Amino acid sequence: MNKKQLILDVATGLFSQKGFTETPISEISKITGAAEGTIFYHFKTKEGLFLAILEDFKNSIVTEFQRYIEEQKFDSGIRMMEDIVSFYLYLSGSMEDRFLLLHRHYAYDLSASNTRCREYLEAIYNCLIDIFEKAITTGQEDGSIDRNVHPRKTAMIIFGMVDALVRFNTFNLYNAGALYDELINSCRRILKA
Amino acid sequence: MNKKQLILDVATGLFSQKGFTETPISEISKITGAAEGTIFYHFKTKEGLFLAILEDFKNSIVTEFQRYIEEQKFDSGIRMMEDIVSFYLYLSGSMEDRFLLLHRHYAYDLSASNTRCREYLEAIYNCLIDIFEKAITTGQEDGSIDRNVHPRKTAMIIFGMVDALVRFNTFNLYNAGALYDELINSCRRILKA
DNA sequence: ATAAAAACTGACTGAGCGCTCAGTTTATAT
DNA sequence: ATATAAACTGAGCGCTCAGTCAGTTTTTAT
Repeated sequence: MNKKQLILDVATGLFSQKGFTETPISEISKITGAAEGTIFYHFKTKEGLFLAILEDFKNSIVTEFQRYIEEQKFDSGIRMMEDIVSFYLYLSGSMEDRFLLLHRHYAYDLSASNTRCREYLEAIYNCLIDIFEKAITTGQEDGSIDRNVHPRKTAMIIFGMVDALVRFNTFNLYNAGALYDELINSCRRILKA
Repeated sequence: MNKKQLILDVATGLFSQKGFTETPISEISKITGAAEGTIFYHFKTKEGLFLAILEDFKNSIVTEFQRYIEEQKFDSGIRMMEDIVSFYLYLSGSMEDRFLLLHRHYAYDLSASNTRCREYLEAIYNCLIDIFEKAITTGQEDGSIDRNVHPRKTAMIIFGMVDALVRFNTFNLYNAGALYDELINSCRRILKA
């Protein structure tokens, strides 16, 4: 059993559920069974621990989407978009706490003063939006998506729309699952040739 | 000069910009010139101060939108929707820090254990989504909006889409102003009869 | 002018925090 | 078996924080 990894996993859960500032190292120590000193031995500072988590998440996101794109076969750009929306919703469920972490403000506040943090965030968002954009350009080539929409900008709009649903869910304000059909429908309408 | 109001204003700015936990009472005290004891005299606890801010925000939002709806004249449901989207973007600019506060997680975390907090949040979101929904039903009556879209659900989708733009802005990830045209366009496409 | 109430003050408290470090245990190499 | 390095420990340090309280100043009412 790798103690460093255990600390990372537990910290991910706590930072996501309670927030970074609201999670004391002592709690991570208690749950993992590792002494507080051990946590600082592996990750220098609390901020360093956070960055390690964010780096892991960035790598996971990039890897997951690359594999998905390589394995999947799409018969049209519009179908690709629908599949990617579904995959994003699926991922946000299977990596729920890390998406929650991404939706909290700490990372953005930190990125103002920490270059590494900013790089990770940009890598994550670029990866996500690139894929939405790729679906649009593909669709514009095969004729399944309107050529008048701006690929990058519309990719951002749709990404924002999908991500808002994920946020609704984590905020427990609404059951976003009930909005799935409406989401796909809106997507089609925005893009249809 | 009302010291209680001054404390409220300064705290709003600090909680928005830095976050609730990251803002010590001592800083509010220093900036306002009020002693720390004075802050606790007016607002019992730090959490109480936060709730007072949220209550004010709820009242502002409700008042602003009511006045807007009453004063404005719309020649169709679809135009009403476009106007409301614009107004929402305008409001999020003129009440920037309070929208930032709404986008931070503290309020949602607190609402899990504090009924008043939860009520304020629900009031805010219901107010916002109700107005988007009203535009849709109006449009469906006058024929400017497709009758097949589900009013409430689509209102939530569009609200999420618009709010995502505001979030892009505050996160400084992208200049959301450049997305305005694309946003209105997407809106029209989702709703067009 | 006087009394009562409301507003305000800041030194103080006790708890909790991130982090250090001198020392111990465990793993690895020869 | 021995030496070296890596992993781990937890008591303790210095500091910050939310909240208190006994006392002072200001406002309001009569």
